[in-house]
Amino acid sequence: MGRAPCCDKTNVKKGPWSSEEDAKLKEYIEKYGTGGNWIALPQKIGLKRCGKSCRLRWLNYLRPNIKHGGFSEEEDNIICSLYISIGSRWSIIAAQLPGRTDNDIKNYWNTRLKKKLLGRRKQSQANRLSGSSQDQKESNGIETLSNSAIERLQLHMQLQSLENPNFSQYDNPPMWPCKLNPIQEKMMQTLQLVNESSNPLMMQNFSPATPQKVEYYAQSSNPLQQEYSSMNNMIINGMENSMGIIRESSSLVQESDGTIQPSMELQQCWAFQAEMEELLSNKEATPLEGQMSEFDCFKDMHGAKNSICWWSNEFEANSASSNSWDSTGVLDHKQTDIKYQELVQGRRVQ
DNA sequence: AAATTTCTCAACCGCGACCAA
DNA sequence: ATTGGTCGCGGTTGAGAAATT
Repeated sequence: MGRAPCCDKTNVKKGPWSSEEDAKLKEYIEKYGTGGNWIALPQKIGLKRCGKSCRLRWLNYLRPNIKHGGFSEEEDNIICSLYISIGSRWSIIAAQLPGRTDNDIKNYWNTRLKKKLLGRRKQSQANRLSGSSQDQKESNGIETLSNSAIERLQLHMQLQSLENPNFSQYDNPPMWPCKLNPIQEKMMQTLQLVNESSNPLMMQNFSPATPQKVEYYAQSSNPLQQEYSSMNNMIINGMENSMGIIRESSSLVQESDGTIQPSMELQQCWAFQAEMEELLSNKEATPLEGQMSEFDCFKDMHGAKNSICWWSNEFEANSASSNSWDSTGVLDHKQTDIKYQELVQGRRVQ
């Protein structure tokens, strides 16, 4: 038994709205408001439309002061910055862009911005994987990283590499996603979204290997195992560093009874730290030689690995070890801003 | 000029959250 | 605590437009 429909599907019109329907809906809402009930609204007006459809039409199109198209560079920056920080939470992103709807921003991101920033992925990936076992990998059906997460990783890495193309991942501890550019920082402060948005994006999708496994792989002569090892370290460090944001920006909050309590963000931070410590201190999972040959854990990483391949290709031309997840130290904000602008404009920094 | 492919974006859909009874 | 109705969100679809062959 499925979910009950919100309206009589057989008796409602679907598809594009006519100007008459628009006029009816607009006139009514401007006069009387929505009445707090979208489902009942179409009947009151005499529209053969689903209440949801009316709501969508009003919010995305008829509502006053709605802007369509013509996104400015500043808006591009904000969207990109927030997407990297919080992912596809379009309503939150839209709230920062007056006159823009979540639907508009979502469409704009999916059809233009994303391509502008990640456009070369397909080609590079194809080059890298031609003749490989990609088909077999995909047939495993294991996709531990969401597309959103991968895109955010790619964007972040792209930015980081622009900032420091000669950086080597092996010599420096990764900062991602702790190190935000100034726009991101501003956004994060303004929105106070730290509690959720800067949670490590891979928490739900990635189970880190034990330190013993990571160490074992690091010593391995198998390049895949080495790669897995370094990726593990990067991701785990990224998770841990991301919690740094929460620590820095979280505060104690005063309850209604006057008592001071740690904020929700801080509590989440502590909980996550506890989880990480438990994972990282799991000594029982020390791998055996036989288990290593199976190398099953690498399957879990292939989504991330593939997404990173294209990226490293992009910058090999400029740097021998540019597939870094990191940047050095504290970045000069002005320089970061300029490079960020260039990135968003789709230009390569030489 | 026609056919085909790609792009855009309005609209739909399903699900989880929320709230009132 | 449960149930039913509604809201709001994010992913997806598909028709029309634009670009390419």
